Amino acid sequence: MPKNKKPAGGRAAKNFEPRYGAKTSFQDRKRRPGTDAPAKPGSKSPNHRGYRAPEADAAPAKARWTAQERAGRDEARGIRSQARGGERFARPDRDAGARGRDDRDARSFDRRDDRPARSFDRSDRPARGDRPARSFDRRDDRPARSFDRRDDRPARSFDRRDDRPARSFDRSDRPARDDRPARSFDRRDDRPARSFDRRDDRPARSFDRSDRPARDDRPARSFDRSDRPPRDDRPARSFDRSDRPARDDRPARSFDRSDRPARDDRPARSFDRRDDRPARDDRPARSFERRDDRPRRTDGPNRSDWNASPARSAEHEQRVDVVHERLQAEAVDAATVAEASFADLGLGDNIVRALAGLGAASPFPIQAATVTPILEGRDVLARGRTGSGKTIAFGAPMVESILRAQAGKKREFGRAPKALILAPTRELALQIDRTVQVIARSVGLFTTQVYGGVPQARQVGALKKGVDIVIGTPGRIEDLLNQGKLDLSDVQIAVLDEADHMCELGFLEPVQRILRATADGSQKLLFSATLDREVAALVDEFLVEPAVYEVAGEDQDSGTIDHRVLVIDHRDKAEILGSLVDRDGKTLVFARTRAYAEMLAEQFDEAGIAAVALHGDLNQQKRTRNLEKLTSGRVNVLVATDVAARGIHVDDIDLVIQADAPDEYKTYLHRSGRTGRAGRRGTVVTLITRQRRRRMTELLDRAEIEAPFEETQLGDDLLEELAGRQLFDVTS
DNA sequence: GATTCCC
Repeated sequence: MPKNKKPAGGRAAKNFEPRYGAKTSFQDRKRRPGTDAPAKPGSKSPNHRGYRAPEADAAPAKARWTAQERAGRDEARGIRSQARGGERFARPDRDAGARGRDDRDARSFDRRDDRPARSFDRSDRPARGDRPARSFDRRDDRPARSFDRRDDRPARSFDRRDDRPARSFDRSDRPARDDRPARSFDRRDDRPARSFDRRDDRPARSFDRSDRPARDDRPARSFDRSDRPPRDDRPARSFDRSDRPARDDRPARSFDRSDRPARDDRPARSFDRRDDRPARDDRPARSFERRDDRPRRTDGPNRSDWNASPARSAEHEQRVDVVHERLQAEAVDAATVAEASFADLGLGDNIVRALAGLGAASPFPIQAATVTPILEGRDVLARGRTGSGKTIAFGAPMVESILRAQAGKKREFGRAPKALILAPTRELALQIDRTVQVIARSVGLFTTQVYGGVPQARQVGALKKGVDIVIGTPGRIEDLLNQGKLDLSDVQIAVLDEADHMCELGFLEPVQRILRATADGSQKLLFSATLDREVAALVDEFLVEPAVYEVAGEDQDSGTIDHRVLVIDHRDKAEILGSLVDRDGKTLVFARTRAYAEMLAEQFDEAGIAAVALHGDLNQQKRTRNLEKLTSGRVNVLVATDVAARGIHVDDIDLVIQADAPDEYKTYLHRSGRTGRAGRRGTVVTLITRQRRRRMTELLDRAEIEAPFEETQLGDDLLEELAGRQLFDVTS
């Protein structure tokens, strides 16, 4: 049932190894790659008709692969190489490391010459099994503008060959080329090195600030997202910190939680804890009469179904409503806290200095709001998009709390972690660690990453030595937990980043099991840009009278993001995409499936536009490396699945293209939130076909985004404008 | 049906 129960290895094999991995020798008998041996007819058994004694030079049945071929096959796992079929094992043009650039260059030049204008035409290539058969059919009669352009762009792809290590034997020989060793993750032992972690790519909050929305112009928002548009997710609106106000006029924390029972006094929460809590209904309206003036989910027509799945039992609906109401009651705006420094909020000097080093000189609203309650030990629900300072909002007070709890005690070797941070993707876990590790190290605490796709050894080694904060993804964490290599029983603070996503099918149960493994009564912090009632399941079980905060956003329209929807003919899609990505700024392209993401990256690359892919069928090294390539600017185009939709933090992406429209408004918001940062202009272009107009309109309504729909043909100036204009906007 | 998430 859960999506996470896919058969092991299923996906890689299914999608990307049809030719080499999935076939049996029978299937492949016609002509093996790398071999000229004809198909072998007849029986191998002397007892059967047609038996033919093996000829001396016939390939032995078993020795199907030479070592070299095997290497090639491994390489094929890297996906891109495999489309070429038997002709070669590794495509030289993508695997420069092994073959040398000359070969590759020559090849690409050839291609330009003999391929008239079919820049994105893959029709001449053997179809890959894994690719959706897309019609590139009519490419030939097209103008292919990309082709023209290629001339003046000396193939940027060449440049980037250098930094691609031989992609084949991925991990072993991977010459630490990028200077960033993949090991980054394992690296815990030598710890301090937070390796690539904090790299400057997090210049940090500089941009963050930009996304900080103004807050009080809005009515206190209910926690329930259903009746309101998730705006925080949008970037940008920001530079207006100016209108950020007003925090003063708010009864700053009037809802002073101080009168609430300190955490310790609270009944131990185990699962029964729910029982000791006052039932929602009979709880006294807490100071927040606010509750009443706020729109209730159920008030508005068409609102109640925002996040609801179409069919929900009345029972469930009821439950959700209750939860919702409760959350609403405690919702306060982040701006309740008047301007205060991090030190004022209770953070120690070392941490304050570390924050300054990260570019966080003074708290952003979400931080100003959440630091104090977190230090008080309260459970917190907070909505604030990545980049609004969320990571520091939970990271800094978490470190401070651990420090206080350990005051006077010596850090023991082999100590169990005191805090846990869960993220939905490995990349996000890495990114969080880049920030949290800096803060933790400033006071002598250690963090370690625990996520899949890399060998366990280093992670386990680090845990054995003893760490204070574990940051990771659910799968590996649960795995180590089950193996007895990770002890969460001493975890006093657990954070769920992208909490709503972590409550989706496939994530929820592992997350619940992990949280149950933390200390009884441990503090829970749920953060997300689109926090909604989807977290109800966790709130019910694990949170006690949570404080709810959010960073109010401006209207969707007021941001620095220009949203455009291009209504296109499906047959033009490949070329339109090609012409859109043929530009100078950083471009992030979202595709619905891994195979399509891979295919698009390859297509762009072959058209002379250096591009890499990011999706779950790549090994972790490639994932990390490809993302880093975009961050560092070695490549300007990244084609990703929704693995990159949330949390990925590259500050200067100025164009987000949705090659496939998202199905959910939340996805739209998260994807588009990858651009428009740092006060820059950003554009989000979504390609749809005519049939999808209605669905798209509805989705944009839910997201409260206004975007013109424009019928677009292949040679339209609009495409030039969308691709080219970015350049001027950014540089101006 | 797709996307994350242990080997």
